Amino acid sequence: MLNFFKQHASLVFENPQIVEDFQEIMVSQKFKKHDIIHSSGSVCSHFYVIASGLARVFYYKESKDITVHFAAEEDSFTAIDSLIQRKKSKYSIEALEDLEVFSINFNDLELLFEKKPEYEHFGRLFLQQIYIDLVERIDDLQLHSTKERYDILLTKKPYLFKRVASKHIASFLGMSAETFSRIRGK
Amino acid sequence: MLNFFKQHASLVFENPQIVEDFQEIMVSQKFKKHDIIHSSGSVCSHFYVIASGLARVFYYKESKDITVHFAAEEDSFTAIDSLIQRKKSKYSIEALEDLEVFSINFNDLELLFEKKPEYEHFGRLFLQQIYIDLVERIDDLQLHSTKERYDILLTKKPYLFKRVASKHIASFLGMSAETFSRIRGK
DNA sequence: GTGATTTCTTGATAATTGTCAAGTTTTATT
DNA sequence: AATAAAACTTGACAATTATCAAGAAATCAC
Repeated sequence: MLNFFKQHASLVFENPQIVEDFQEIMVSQKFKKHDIIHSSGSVCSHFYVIASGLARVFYYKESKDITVHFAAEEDSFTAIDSLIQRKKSKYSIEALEDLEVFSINFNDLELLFEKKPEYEHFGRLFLQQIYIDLVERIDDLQLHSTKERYDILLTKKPYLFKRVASKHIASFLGMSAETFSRIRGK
Repeated sequence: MLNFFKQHASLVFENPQIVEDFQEIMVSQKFKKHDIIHSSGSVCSHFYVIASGLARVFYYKESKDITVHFAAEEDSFTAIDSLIQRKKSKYSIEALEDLEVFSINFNDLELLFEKKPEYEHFGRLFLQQIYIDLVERIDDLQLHSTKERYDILLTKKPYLFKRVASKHIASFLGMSAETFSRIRGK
């Protein structure tokens, strides 16, 4: 868990009090493989950090199942549209492996921010980081062939190719399962 | 300018002091059409809000000129990779019309945040908003045909089609200029 | 305003990728 | 371990989109 903070904000280590404050609003939870952690159409009020396991965020477009995010150890996930805009989410979230997570209720987080405004800094740094991640993802999608997209992801997150069903990676990369299979087979 | 704040955080109106503090670090600047506001390869340390005019953020991929962001009145722009990560940017920024902007030095902004940590809240809300914008953009790109992408943008930002050269919109939508032209001609 | 440059359009063709279908392999259940 | 279900692979074909090329239209510079 410490790694998660380390990843996103070195400030944590300058003040162990911060870790304590955050741990106070974090709840440890477990899910089984294939469990649905969040269902589309409902409001998601939690933010999750993974201790172990792997999850995906996805939605349906014209009955096709599209993965938009993978999260493994130390990564975070949530139904981001719902969490930020406080509306029903278009996304669902599924455990792809048995999962141990730390769950943070967004209201608790906002209360903490109100009580200790200096922690907003952490929230901002975190958002800056995931914003950059998203910018990269757009670049990857906007201008690369299927083969290039495959290779980029293989370089960035090789473990996905061992731990996740191909069809989910294919949809994440915006290509058909057949095209994915042909690329993999060289 | 007030509209920019209104767009991103209603909190501003609960406390006019905030506007004042921000205005203290904002500098008014003008650019001529075709001016390069920022060149790739250099570090960008400013964040811009447009009072009037239109700009684009772009980069070169294999000698092709790819637009990744348009900004018009009340919108903001910067070389986001550079600003957040403090490294040389891959992006350049061009004025597509005569431009009046408010420019904020990122260091000044961070100093303001240090002096008044409660303003981090504003930074976080702003990032949340542009994060959601980006999520939508990925959805638009990942799973829509050229025609659909054209229609989505036409609905969301019709003014671009009147004010911006087609080739820039085409690259922004991830399609060739010829395909763009054929879709437009119905 | 005239010529030069850039942008846009249109056609022909080629390349990429998706869809459908059938068979194979892998995984899950009992 | 046997069976059922799900996931993956492969081929044939179709659809989409890019590329190249050439001409038309629009914009820019003097």
